Amino acid sequence: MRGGKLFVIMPSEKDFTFIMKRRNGVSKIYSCGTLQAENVGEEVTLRGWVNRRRDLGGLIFIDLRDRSGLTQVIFDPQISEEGHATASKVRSEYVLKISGTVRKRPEGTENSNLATGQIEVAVTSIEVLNTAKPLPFEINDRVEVDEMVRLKYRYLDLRRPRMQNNIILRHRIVKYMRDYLDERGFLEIETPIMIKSTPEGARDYLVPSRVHPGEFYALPQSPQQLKQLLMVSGMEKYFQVARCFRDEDLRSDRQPEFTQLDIEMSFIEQEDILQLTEGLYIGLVEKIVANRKLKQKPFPRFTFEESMAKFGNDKPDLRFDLFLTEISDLVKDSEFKVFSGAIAAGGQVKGLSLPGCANYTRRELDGLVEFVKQFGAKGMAWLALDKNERGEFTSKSPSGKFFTPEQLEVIASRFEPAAKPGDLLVFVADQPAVVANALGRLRNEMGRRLNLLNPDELAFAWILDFPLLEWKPEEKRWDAVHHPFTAPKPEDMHLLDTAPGAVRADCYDIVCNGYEVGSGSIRIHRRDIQSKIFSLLSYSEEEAQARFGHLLNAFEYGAPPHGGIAPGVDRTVMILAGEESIREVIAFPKTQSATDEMTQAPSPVDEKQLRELGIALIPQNKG
RNA sequence: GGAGGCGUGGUGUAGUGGCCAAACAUGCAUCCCUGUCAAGGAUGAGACCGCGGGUUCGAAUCCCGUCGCUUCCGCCA
Repeated sequence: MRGGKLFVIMPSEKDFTFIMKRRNGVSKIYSCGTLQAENVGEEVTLRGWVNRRRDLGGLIFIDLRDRSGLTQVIFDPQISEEGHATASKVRSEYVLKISGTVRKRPEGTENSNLATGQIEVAVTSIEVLNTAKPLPFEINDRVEVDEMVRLKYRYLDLRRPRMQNNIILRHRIVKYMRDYLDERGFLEIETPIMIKSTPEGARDYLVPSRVHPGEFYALPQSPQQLKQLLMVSGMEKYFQVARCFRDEDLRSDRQPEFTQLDIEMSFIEQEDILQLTEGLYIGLVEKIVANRKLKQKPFPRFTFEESMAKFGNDKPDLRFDLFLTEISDLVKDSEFKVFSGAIAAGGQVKGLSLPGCANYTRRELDGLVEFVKQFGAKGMAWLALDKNERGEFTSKSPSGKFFTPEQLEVIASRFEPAAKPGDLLVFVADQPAVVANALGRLRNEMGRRLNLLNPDELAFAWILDFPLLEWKPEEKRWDAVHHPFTAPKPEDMHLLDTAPGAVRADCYDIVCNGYEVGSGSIRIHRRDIQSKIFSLLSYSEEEAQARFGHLLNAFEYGAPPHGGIAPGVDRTVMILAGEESIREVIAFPKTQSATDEMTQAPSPVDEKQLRELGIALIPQNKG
């Protein structure tokens, strides 16, 4: 899915008409995409870039481009000898100011591909505002240019229609978010970018202090603690389009700095946040992107457990019906030791039914086995379903001989929808976490490969009831699944001492098309409970005080119950734009190695700067 | 930290051991052209095939290393 054609931005007059009010001598100044048949006869001025020049010798056409679109302007020596002479020297991406008369195009030369295709401007005067060297790549969406070249010349890349659309869409989305929350009584409040480092989770970006040599600020991984403190401040409803920084390795949907719509509310319950957020996303889709369709509203809800069981992960792609199906009970006594052995060892057997894949070649099957092995599965069993003359289920596969036709039929009917001859059943037998990961990945892969997912569809859902804590075997301690300020479910509170791993959190993720779009939780607002969680996370009272003292102290002065959510702005725009990388919706993104090709950041600094900061560099081995 | 893919005129690709002193498209330059709109026609310039080493009589092509971009794993409260 390439190019900016997947979404249609609902038109907003405001974007382009403001400029029309200005006058330039006798002629009105227009944007290039706005002139219509009704303007015929008007004296107008246009400014823009030369998108394309077509020099017919005696007659020159130029498509003049600005943000709003294209207008064909024509240079006729009979109208202006001088203008025609100048136009013959003009090249691609020169910046021009032209004045002339809007006229209807001659019969048969209209261009229906152009919004302004009914008219053209006959130029009486031209001014070259700036020239341009030949460009490193063409300003259009027809070719896929190398990522490094695009990023080095990002200011040119951003001239391409696809990128202009993406940036405009991003603006509209963020504007809608701000308006939506403003209408509901939220205050946009800025929080500091230089804060105290409280390393927990991701690595911090550090900023050295000159005034306090040897000490550092950190850039916020998110404004989490600050927004909670704003709740203690009585702000009640807060939001911020907040930049967040995490020094971790990049992915197509992860940049070292990214933007969240950070939201926090007091005196609310989980349901309030879900309703608020769901309303926001339904509005975004229905009001901003015309040709994307919501698969389902209200959004379906799954518990974490259900999602893991059915989809093998906590961010399911719900655009296609392919479900992980457990058959442990059917095969626990099987002769097939791969199955019965795994169950005896405390594991399980689950499978997927791949429609119409029974004719996969050995080579294709080996490919699937290799695929699941990447994700920890020891192997993959398969049953290629067929029917014999008597109408009985058969399966041509090594493991098929362990199952009678009746058993095959029972297994096949366990799937939803029931597997039929011609389908390929694939199974992984292992510990539940391994089974979920391997089959969950395979599910997504096959959804793509079998063309089961509609790119225009948006399948949002809520994932609820995450566990509060997970056991870190290497560190021999419990760790917060979401973050350490997440409230345990009141009904599970009694398990904190006896079975911490069974405690569920008041925590929720909004997901769409296989991406985690946002996550949030009801927070702890009582000092005693927060201390208890810190101690479960193996922080001493002193450590907790040193790191989070500001929050713990604040909780002693009348902290209201509160909670919030933080949808990812970049991912939201990416999904609504139909793009596959957030780099396509960020004006100046970084490469996978976190460099900026345009400015060459990061870069060495002067010795003097380092000395002022009291920093000495340790020589690196490499290079 | 690890695995895969890619790297050939400005851009996008072809070429996978000799036919390559590298082809095609586009862009660029010069010329012709008054209804084009991814204009058309003619002519021309432009790449030592990411970089370094090796194998070979011979390397864009095979091998090793390295760098860059990218996808993924680890990591991402």
